Amino acid sequence: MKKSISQATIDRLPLYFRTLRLMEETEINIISSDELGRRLDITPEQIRKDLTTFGQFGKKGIGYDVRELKDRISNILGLQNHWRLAIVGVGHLGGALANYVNFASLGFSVVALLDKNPKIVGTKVNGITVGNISDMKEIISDKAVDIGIITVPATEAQDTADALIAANVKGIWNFAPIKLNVPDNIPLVNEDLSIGLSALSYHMSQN
Amino acid sequence: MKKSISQATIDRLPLYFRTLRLMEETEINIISSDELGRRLDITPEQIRKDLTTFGQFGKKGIGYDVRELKDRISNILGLQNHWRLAIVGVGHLGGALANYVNFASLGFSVVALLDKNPKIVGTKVNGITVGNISDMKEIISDKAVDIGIITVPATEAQDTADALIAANVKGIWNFAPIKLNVPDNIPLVNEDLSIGLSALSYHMSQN
DNA sequence: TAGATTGTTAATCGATTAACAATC
DNA sequence: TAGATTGTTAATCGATTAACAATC
Repeated sequence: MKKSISQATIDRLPLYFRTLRLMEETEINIISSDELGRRLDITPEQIRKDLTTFGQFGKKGIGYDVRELKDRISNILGLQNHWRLAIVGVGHLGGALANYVNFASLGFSVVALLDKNPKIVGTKVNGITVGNISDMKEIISDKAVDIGIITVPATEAQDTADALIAANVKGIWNFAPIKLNVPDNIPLVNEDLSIGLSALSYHMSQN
Repeated sequence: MKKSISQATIDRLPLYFRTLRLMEETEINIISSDELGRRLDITPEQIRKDLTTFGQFGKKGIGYDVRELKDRISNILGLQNHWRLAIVGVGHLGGALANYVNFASLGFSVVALLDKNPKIVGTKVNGITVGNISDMKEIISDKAVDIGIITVPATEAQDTADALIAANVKGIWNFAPIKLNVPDNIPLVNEDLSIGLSALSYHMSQN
């Protein structure tokens, strides 16, 4: 069995990717773990350790080729798959995500929007017509959706997850503040905004 | 020196809080670490360990009083401070956060919105008139803002953070995908959506 | 009392940091 | 060559899990 890679490492890769892309734009060609670490407040040892989990990308005495490393990380993260997203729940947050420009620059595209509210179904958000949740299976299939984004109220989140899985999405990004039960083979990432805000409150209270 | 409490523990407290509040609503009065763990997919040992970091809240052989534990966690997280929030950058995401109902239920209130775009300044979002960023210092002071939420583009995020700190906010919640430099005494929480989505892409690619 | 469940210490596991040989 | 910097092994640190005495 292949040794599993820590979530901490995986979560740092997007930071490396982001920084490398910025460097590429400013025409920096070579970067050392030291300089990359300085920019991100991560130790160079940590960066080298993270990278060698996936291979040997650097040159001793020189550093890393910015473009090459960026492309390698992009591939490790699977960004070259150009995953297709469906947003379920076109409220304020869902609508904001439908307009979120950074997705495209990471290779994701929002291809479907779904809601159950008849006042929202049929309207256009960022050029996409909102479909009815009751037509989910057909829409997910027609639009070849890979990832379902859940931005419905917590009370409806589990049903939404079940429906998305029945419609054959390959992964779920959940913004509802509730623990979802999904099969082991469906990757699930929770984006619970109340955790970050509560942690901030905690640290502010310590001062 | 007091032994510092791990971020992992702090990040689990909001989950406990959320679940306890749900239980309180359904009139469950007593909960064991076993049952709480079952609902959240966290081991009961982990929960007991987390809680005893802050005190002894349970009764041996019985469990925890739901309401009492909920209130204790609320206090540990500092939610009783009823922090006042200002959102800087009223684009899609900032606007969505201005309308985010879950803040209120955690004791936070959005009291100010700021933007630099003259087309947005002066408009009302969720009943709050958007102020001009150039008046930040005065607005933050007048509205007694505690927390600055950064939803401006990455290129403007550091300047925004500097201005918020100069205006005496006590903490920063940053949604811009960039590493911010802030003084040690200003708690900063980053909410980088591209990390979660990239991690999801990674796990989907492994299948 | 017997059964249940906490609080806490000890053991394990995993992640980060330090050190350094290899080498460009 | 000398200086710089990677890749990797060893040491340390910290978090989770296991075990169990205390006690309701």
